[in-house]
Amino acid sequence: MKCFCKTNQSTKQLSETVLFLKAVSDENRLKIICFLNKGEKCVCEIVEFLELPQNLVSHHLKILRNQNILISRKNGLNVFYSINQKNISNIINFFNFLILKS
Amino acid sequence: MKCFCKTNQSTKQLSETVLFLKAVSDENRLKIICFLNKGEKCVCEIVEFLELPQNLVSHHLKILRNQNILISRKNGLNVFYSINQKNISNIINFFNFLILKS
DNA sequence: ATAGTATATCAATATAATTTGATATAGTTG
DNA sequence: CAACTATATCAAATTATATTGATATACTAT
Repeated sequence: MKCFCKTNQSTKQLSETVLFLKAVSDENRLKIICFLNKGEKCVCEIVEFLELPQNLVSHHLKILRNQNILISRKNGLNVFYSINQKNISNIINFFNFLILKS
Repeated sequence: MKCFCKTNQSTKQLSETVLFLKAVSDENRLKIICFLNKGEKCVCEIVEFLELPQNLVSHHLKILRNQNILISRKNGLNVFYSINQKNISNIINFFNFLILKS
């Protein structure tokens, strides 16, 4: 593995990696990822699943969207979220590894 | 991927996964992992590499040790830390993926 | 034994993240 | 257009995490 040394480039990579990992290292956001792994859902369904206030769910979705983990699609009043399949299989494999570990 | 539903077992798995991800989603701790990827190092070498106070480094090492990401070995006054190779290749692959993404 | 070195722990502070409450925006329906 | 619904945003409060400063522990050497 490349080492995060003290060059400008790797410093940037390091902070991007941290942002990505922080995005997935939250209980509610992991639940969202798992829920969406079943397929696209609209925000109201995610709210119902998590049993959390709508504005809080919206906040967590934004963090996952910012990290390109989720993509969103608007249809009338509803916004549908789904897992960004581009490159996401690695993340899924990693989670599988984590889950199997315990 | 298995979904973190509302059973007791998967709730436990979820919080364990979160603890693991929180452990690696920190800039200084990622630097430690990368540094140790070159091989076993003693605490004083890690302190020198990170340019952080010794007690802070000790704190970060403890978090990584608690998650079985690192193992430690005492030799006289020194404590040597290294990556726990058991299962760790998955983590390395994941980090490689993250680094390549950007 | 005494002094010195490396590492760990503890309490206090600073900083960052999550959550809550209130409100705004955008689309829909009558 | 007025009322309604779904989602997003913003500021404030709460909670978690990182950092600092002081000190303890464990080992070594004189």
